[in-house]
Amino acid sequence: MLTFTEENYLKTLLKITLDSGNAEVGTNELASSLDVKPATANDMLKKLKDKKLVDYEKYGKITLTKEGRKNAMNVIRKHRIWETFLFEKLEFSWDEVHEIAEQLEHIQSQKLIDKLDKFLDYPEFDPHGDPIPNKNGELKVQFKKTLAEVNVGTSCKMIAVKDNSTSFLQYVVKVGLGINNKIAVVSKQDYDAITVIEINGKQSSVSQKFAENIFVVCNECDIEKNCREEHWKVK
Amino acid sequence: MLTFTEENYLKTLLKITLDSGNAEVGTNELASSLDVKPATANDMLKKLKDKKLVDYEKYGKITLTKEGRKNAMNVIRKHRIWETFLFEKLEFSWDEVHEIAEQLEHIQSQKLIDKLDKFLDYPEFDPHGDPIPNKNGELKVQFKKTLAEVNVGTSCKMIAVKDNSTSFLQYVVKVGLGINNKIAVVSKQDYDAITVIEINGKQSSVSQKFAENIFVVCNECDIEKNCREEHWKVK
DNA sequence: TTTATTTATTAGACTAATCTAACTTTATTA
DNA sequence: TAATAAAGTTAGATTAGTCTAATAAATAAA
Repeated sequence: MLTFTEENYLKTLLKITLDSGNAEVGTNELASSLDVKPATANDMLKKLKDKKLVDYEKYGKITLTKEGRKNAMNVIRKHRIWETFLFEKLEFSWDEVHEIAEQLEHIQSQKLIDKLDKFLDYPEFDPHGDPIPNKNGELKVQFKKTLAEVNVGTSCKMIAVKDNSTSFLQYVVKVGLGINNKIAVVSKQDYDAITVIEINGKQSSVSQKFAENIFVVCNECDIEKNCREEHWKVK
Repeated sequence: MLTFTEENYLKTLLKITLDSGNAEVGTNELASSLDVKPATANDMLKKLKDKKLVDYEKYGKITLTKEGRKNAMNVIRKHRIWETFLFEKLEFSWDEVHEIAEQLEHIQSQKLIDKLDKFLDYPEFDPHGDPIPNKNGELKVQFKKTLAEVNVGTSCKMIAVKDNSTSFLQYVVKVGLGINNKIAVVSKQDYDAITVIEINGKQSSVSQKFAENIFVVCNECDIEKNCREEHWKVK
């Protein structure tokens, strides 16, 4: 049985690797992501290594073991199922669910999550558009790019957000954006990459940082990269 | 903000006083109820006293302050609302809900409990028949006695259980009992108080210990004690 | 009322998770 | 390649919550 804290370390390790596409994580990166000092993270890594949840050598990079990854994936699964419950059944807004799910994800009961999953009719995505891992810890990963990568003059569909913070999500709503909205990229400044987008006929200017935190799919890219039939893969 | 552990101490203090009707609690009693050693409970009592959550003098009895009671009542409220959710929406059996609610009761979010309460349509009782405190920490207390106190030859209605343990609840189900069932007390042994009861025409023999853990109301006693119109009071 | 028993408290130690400050290794760059 | 910067580690301290063993106070019994 893992502690609350151990679960958070494993979850964070997995999130970093999923978000960056990079399997290697460093102590400082992990520490800052968890909002602790590197010394603290270092101590915990030794403990997780003893428990065979991470592979780790002094001054080396950190990777999850199969067992560590399974545990981490389960925490993410619980987090996303709880977020879906809060959003769909209790009518929380999508910017409120993350914080509460950070607590609920640590409740220990496999049966609870199974029943909740059934109650929600086996959702595939959480309110932010992130896929929910299945019971075996497998994650469907949609072929996607960020809004910042979309060519001017083309359009795309928003499928998820990268940043789950309240302030970002509230800003997204203010711009008139939501999951499954069609976005046209009208123009982009060369100087600072400020981008003009159009949603439902309404134009807005968004920053580079903003655009990098919106995940989209666009037909052109899928065709180019021949991803039509294999839109999804299991990570 | 209280820790998980502090909340458990306060909740347990309140539960002991509510169950015994006695406002005074001792260190050993508290410790054994929490499954810790008296020395541990003693340390925590000093801390709770510093935080003005309990009134306590060396070698004296322990009572909750107004603030301590408010917090304790809130934990009980959350516990019972979560139990109701698990039972009514997720179809857990009544002997499974307690253990999971022990974890869920510590989730920190007032808004979550308010929304859950609304989602359940403001329930008044949990699956074990215990009343759910309101937002102000007020508890409706039903006039009740235990099955052990019911006179032979009379009948009563089960309204709640005292012991919430899985083993007891499973035994209750086995006997054919449930909330709101009518129970006729057929006979009682003088020697060991073994009692024969009848539920829906089926007779069973139950022990003194069993009978002491079933809460009932019976019309005779209410009339005698003149409790007809004041069936409920706020504790 | 003195003794025995129960109840409560203190002192000292342990574990988990964190910190600061000093030090070591690895990576970068001039 | 040698100096500098960045990343990672260690040692020692702290807090919360727990324990055991010894001691003290209150209560019950002889």
